[in-house]
Order: sequence, then C-alpha cells, then structure tokens
Amino acid sequence: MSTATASRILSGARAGSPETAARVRTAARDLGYTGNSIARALRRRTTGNVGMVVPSIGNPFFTSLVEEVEHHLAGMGLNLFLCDARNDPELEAERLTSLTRGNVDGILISPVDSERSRAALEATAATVPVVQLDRFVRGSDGDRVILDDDHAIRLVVEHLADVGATTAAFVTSTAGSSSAHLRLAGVQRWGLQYGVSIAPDHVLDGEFTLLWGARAADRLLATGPLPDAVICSDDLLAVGMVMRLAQQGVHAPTDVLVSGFDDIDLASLTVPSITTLRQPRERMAAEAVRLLAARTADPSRAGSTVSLQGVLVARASTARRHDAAPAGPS
Amino acid sequence: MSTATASRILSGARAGSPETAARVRTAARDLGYTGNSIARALRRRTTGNVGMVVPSIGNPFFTSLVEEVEHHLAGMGLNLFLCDARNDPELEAERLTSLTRGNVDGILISPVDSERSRAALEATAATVPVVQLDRFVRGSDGDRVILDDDHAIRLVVEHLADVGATTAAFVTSTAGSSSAHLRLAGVQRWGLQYGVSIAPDHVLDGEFTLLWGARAADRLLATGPLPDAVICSDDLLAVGMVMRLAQQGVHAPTDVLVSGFDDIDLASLTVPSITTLRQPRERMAAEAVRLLAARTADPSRAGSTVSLQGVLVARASTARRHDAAPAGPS
DNA sequence: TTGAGCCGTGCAATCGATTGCCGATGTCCC
DNA sequence: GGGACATCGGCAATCGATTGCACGGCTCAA
Repeated sequence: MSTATASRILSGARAGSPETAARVRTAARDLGYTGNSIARALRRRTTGNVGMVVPSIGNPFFTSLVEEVEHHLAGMGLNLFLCDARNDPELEAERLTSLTRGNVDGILISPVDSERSRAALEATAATVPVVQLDRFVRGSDGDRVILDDDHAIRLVVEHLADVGATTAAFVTSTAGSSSAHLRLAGVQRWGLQYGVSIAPDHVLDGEFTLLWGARAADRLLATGPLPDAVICSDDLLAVGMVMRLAQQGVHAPTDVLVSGFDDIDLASLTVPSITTLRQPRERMAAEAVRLLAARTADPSRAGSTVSLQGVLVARASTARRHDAAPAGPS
Repeated sequence: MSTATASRILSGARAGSPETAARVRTAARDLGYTGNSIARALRRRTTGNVGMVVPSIGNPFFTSLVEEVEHHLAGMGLNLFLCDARNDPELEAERLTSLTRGNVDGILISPVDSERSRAALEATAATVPVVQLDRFVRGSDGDRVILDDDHAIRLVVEHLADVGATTAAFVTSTAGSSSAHLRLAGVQRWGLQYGVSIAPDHVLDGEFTLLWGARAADRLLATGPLPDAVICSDDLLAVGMVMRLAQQGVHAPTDVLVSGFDDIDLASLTVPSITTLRQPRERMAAEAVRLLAARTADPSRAGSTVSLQGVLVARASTARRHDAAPAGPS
C-alpha cells in the first residue's frame, strides 16, 4: 500500500474501501503514527497554530483574555502560541517576525503602542491574517475588536460624579497604547461634562502595574491635598493605589474614592473591593477568533471593527461618601 | 547563482568569496528574504522553538517564571511557546502532544499533578528533551529544577514559632501537585518539631487561587476559634485569606498571623504586606534552560535534579504579636 | 458488446531549504 | 612546471506528507 493511500485515509480526503481504511487505521494506531506536522505544514501551507501577542502576561487582564481566546480556538482544533511583548515594541516586532516565519496561520495581537507598533504590525498583516484585540494601532485598517473606551470612561466618571466627586486624579500608563490615549481623552471629555475637574498635575502616567499604582499613591500624597477621586485606567493600578494609600493611613472610600478598570479577579477581593469597569472579555475573545477565521477564509475582505461596551461594577472603593453602611463585595 | 550558495552564505555555513557574499546579502535584503522556517525545520530537524507548559497562567508566580525563562531563551536565540494547562492533566497532555508533533526542540514543564501527569510526560520525554521545573511527577528520572520545599516550609514554620504561634491552619491546593504534597508534609513535620500544632480540620485544600484563599477564610471563621497562624502554600491564597478576613473585621497580624509562599509582587503591596517564602525564580529559570540545553546536546545523559533553596521574607502579616517595638530600650 | 462514468489506488511532483559530494579554479611550495 | 591542498560554487538528494494525474477494474445503460 502506498503512502498516498494512507495519507488520504488518515486525513479524510477520500474514504477508500472499507477494508483498506480499516487496515490503515489499525496500522497507524499500532505504530503510534501521528504525522509530522512540519512536513504537513510545508506541503499544506497551514499549521493549525495561531499566535497571540500581548503587552504583558504579568497583567491578569491579558492572561484572562488569553484563557478565553484559547478556549475558543481549542473549539476549532487550533493551538495557541502565546508571546509576551513585555511592553516593548521592539520585542513585540521580534515576536511577530518569529511567528510570521511560517509558524502560525494567524495572529491575534494587542499592540503595545498605537504608533510604535504600527510598522511591524502592518508588515505582519501583509503576510498573515492579523486581528487586533483590546488595543490597536492608530490608522490601521485591519480587523479589530475593541472596547468602547469613551463610553466606558463615561460610565466611570458619571458614577463618580453621582457619588459626589468634583475633582479627580487620573492614573494611567505613559506608553502610548490606544487604551491609555482613549481613556485619557475620555476622562477629560466626560470630566468636563459631569463637573469632575482634573488638574494637569493630577494626570499620573507610568505603567500598567501594581508598582506604579503604589508609586502614584505616594506622589499624590506628597503633592498637596487629595482630589475627591482617583480614576485608574487599569485594575492593577487601582489595587496598588488603594493598598499604598491604606499603608499611609488613607482609606478608600472614606478619604478618597478610587476606581479601576478591567475587573480582574483581584478587584472584588481587596479591602475595600474596587469599583471598576468590566470588560466583556469572553465576547471580545469570541469576536476576535471569529474575525480571524473570516479573514483566513477570505484574505481580501475589508477590515472590520467590532466595538463592545463595558459594564460598570460599583463596589466599596467608591461607596457614597456620607453613607456609613459599607457596600459589600458585589 | 544557485540556491545552495545563497543558503550557505546566509546560514553562515561557509563564508564564500567576499564578492559573492555581498551579492547574496544585498539581494536578500532587497527582496526581504527571510527563509521559511518550516522548510528549514523539515530539513534540519530543529525548529529553534521551546515549549513551556504551566499549570495556570492566572498565577503570577508562573507568569513571572515564564518571563525569566523567556529572557534566558532569547539570549540563546530561541523562541518560547507558552501553553496553559488550566490545572487539568488532560488538557496538559493535549498541549504536550501538540508541542511534540514537530513544533519544538524541547519542553519545560511544571506538571499539574505528580501522578496524573506522569503518563503524558514520560511519553513526551521519550520523543523530545523535557525538563521539569518547580513541580515534578513522582518517580520520573528526567531532569528537573525544584525548590527545596522541606527547607522552605521549615523556614516558614520556624518563623511563625518565633513570633509566638503554637497552633496553625494550612491552606493549600487539593490537586496532587508535588508542591502541595511536599509542603503539607513539611508543615506537619516541622510543626511537630517547632511546637506548632495543626488540627486535621485546619488543613484546607482547594486550588491555588485568590478565590480559594477567600473561601478558606470563610471556612476558618465559620468553624470555631482561629488558630494563631494561617500558613498558605501560595501567595494568592494568602492574599485572598488576608483580604477576606479583613472584610470580616479580622486583621493580620493582630488577630491572626498569615504567611504566603512564592513572593509575587502583590505580596509586598497588600495591607498588611505578606510574609512569604521567596522562590529563586531567576535561578530556577536559568538552571532549567541550562539543563534543557545540556540534554539537547546529549540526549543520553543521566537525568539530574537541581534543588534550590528559598528565602524567608518577613513582612507585616506576621509581625510579632505582643511586641510592638522590636528589641530596644523599653 | 461497447462506451461512459465512477471508484480505489499508486506514481511522482511538490512544498523550500539544507547539505554531501564533486569538479573547477586558484594558491603555494618544491 | 607540476603536484598537493584549500576554496568556491553547483548538482541533486533529502526531510515527510500531500495531491494532481493517470490507470485498471468495476458497474450500468444503451
């Protein structure tokens, strides 16, 4: 029997006679034969692997997004290869080229920087299907799944105004991610709208890490009276902020209101639990995988943008100020 | 000019004449040529990729271990492909086979379960170099890099005894990971030695997550008087425990001492900051990569085990109970 | 009986890069 | 000048699976 016959039967390309098929299958099982995916990939020009590049696997938001994505891909028989860009566009570019050189059929990426990630991203997109997820580069025309940051921030600011804030600080990341840009713009726009003013020196930008949240707390404490609220553009920042303030004897929500963003697990478990904006991670992942499949099927289709809305989750860290009864964890 | 010549010059296999080399290089640059790693892999039987399988990318300990590993691999020109086993031996086995089928030159793994991970792990190790990292399966004879859990737990128990604990609870994971086994054994052994007793119903096993830490807190609060100390075999557990206790008005270290394990970033930022055992992640990663390289170079070499020691980091969650000011003039 | 059509099977080309081997050319020294 | 030796470049085989094409055998209808 020729290898051609065996190949066809194992891959299901042609049924073959029942008898031959049975022979092939038992032989394959007995020998423990499982193709050679490299040879297969060379011939088929398809690997069954999808790459995902995230800015930082140290951020629980991205790891949980990865988990969702992986779940959806597994349902389609695809493997996920995860790469960490460590918030560095150059490292990100390296990851992209190494993924591109024949290892993956498609790429999901949350680009580190809305400007500095563009070149590598566009070069990659010219070679292999790419879908941007959560973050995106400015002015690219590919497929993307994003959060409606403007709407999200509106919810946050509205909520803070509701509970009595009229001044706020904004803690975010310096790195030029689309999230950072849009959230800053949103805070300024809706702050004006809802009467929550943000002094220029109360915009504190660093990184999306616990540590920067804590440092920002130190900085706020060092530079005069606290604002009514501290809006953090990421839950890690909010946790770092709340914890560090507490270490210095300043407590949310009695002394200052603090809000986060993303709704990572930790946000509901800290004391106080943290008000945040929940991103619809599951839907984001599902849409991203769907877009990737669509583009793989038809590489020439026009790029599309899916914009999803978040949900405000009010917790203890922004409980109404003169309202003694603490809100429990939601 | 033949492809053979170009191939040799680009791969550095032979220098070629200066003139030819220059021609090849400029042509390659102008055309943007970058091999086809699949074809190369087929011929060379080497991909330049290393796989890493961790029990959960939701656990910061593992993500930071991954970051270290990736750093070391990058230094050797290798890519890391990360897989999440989601604490499920079956999913882990699937990941292993998909990595094995020709995608990677070697695998680093922290096996989910010391028993149920064995079959897949051994099958994999028969095909491709494998190094176990942090966790390991019982009775396998491959290479591994582990923490000296017995010594580590001794440091923790000794410290708790020092600050006055005579009774303790132990919060850990049910899943049969080697870490869970060894730490439980350690707590029992050294508890006896140092006079810290652990009631059978004060061993609480669930998962290595924040949520289980919080649930375990509820359970402790529900079942009678608290022990002097709560030893957690993972920092996420300790954070969940401390936070949940605080939500219920029980504060460490005044009401109960709490210790964690791993020393993730979060442990130093919570209020109270958490006493923990720092694992030497950087060295673990370095040793694992080194072992993998050694085994790749010589697949027949005998397996070796590298055991590293941790360091106790004493913080606020176990501050001495009736001793506000450390030794000094009274 | 014959031609058309279908099915199962095998041959051989193909994917793209690497590499063993060989002939050609050049260099050096006796 | 001639032989030993090193260097350079190209042919063609190779990695392992997939697949276009063709061939033999079969059924079925005219």
